[in-house]
Amino acid sequence: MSDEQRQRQRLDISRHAVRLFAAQGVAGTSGEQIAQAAGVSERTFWRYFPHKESCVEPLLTKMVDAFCTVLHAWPPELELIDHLREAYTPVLDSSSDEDVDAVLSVVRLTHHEPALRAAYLMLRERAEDALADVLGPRLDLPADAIEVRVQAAAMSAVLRVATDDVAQASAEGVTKETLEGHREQMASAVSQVLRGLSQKR
Amino acid sequence: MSDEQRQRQRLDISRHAVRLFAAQGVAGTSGEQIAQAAGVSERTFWRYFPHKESCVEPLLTKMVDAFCTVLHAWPPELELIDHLREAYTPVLDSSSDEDVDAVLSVVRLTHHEPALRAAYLMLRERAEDALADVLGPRLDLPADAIEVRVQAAAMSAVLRVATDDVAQASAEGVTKETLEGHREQMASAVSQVLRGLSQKR
DNA sequence: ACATTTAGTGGCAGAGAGTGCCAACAATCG
DNA sequence: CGATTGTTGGCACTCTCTGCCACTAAATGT
Repeated sequence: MSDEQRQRQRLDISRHAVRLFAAQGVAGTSGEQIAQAAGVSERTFWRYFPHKESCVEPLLTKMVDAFCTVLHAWPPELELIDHLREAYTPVLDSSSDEDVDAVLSVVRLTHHEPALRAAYLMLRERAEDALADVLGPRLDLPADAIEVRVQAAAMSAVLRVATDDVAQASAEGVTKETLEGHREQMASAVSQVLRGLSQKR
Repeated sequence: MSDEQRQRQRLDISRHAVRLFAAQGVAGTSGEQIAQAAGVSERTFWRYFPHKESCVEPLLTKMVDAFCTVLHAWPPELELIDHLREAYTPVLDSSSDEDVDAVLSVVRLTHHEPALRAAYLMLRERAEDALADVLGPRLDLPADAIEVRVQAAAMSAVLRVATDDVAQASAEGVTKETLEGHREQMASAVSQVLRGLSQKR
């Protein structure tokens, strides 16, 4: 089976799992239930996901990847805040509303479900490497230099806070304003720490 | 049983667990083994620790608490970097060498043991609140203001990178220089992001 | 067209994680 | 001393997750 097919399958199961998690909690949802909802055997389910909580991974990864794509397209001459304002909206528009809802609901879930929070934090830490790949060249340093890793970590952390904030704000349905608020939240949070960065250059 | 006694018991079990984790890996260490090593029944062990990975919590918490104590004693007139240089060394000296070793070995372990990494990240996120309590007054803002949370998150993230770095560096035994390097690593990392902070004031 | 390899799937059994329940035991208090 | 309260350990049980194998289907060779 192709890698791409496998990813699609995982994403599909992920959507079912998240819906069940939101409805009954993580502890109240068994692997068997998720498998049944997704239409695969329990054995196959456990092959796709090593732990129950990692069911949220595909959906969240999709969000993180989208952001990383925008980030990679950041032209050198532009301020990051301006680039985000310009390039981030179309990305959000292009993904399906259901998935945006699902992602935000997962982020909200993580505040009451420690296991999901842990999975979320692990995922974000993996995303730091991608961030370092972008920031490294900007600082004329290798991506694994300590200064780069520090900047990437700081930026990732403020993005997490901004994301938590907007997820909380969008508890009652997602509006266009909420998402624009998200973009601005991120932009301003980033600019807050990037003062250190611009001085460093 | 007093709360303090319970904490001591947890810490004791924690030390045994960490030793076993380092020797055989997390997956290779059963709850029964830890319980036996610590001299309690398996049932009691599971009462003290809801998950196997949370065994690392007491030791790590001790480290985080020590840092938070130093942070709370940060006088308003001093730069943070100077305060750390001045007040952090005695704290490290006062804790037992075994525990310092154990903590560093846990941090190193987290790089190969995802479950421990997740526990570690969760712990650090809890510590962000303590950080916000210190930073809030400095910015003349409530501790739950978004700007404060952003700063706390950024600072916590850079401290994590610095800690990972020193843990890696101290793989072959801990020297006095390693620890001083740690303090300087932290100080410089913090000052790197705090430029944003000082401009904000 | 047919045999063979290859890869994914599901079922089953089992180890280990973690919980509920109860009996035993110790400490505390009247 | 008896009653109460809180901690412990043992037992049985559920659920998570894995190893193993048989089954199916697609791809490949001849």
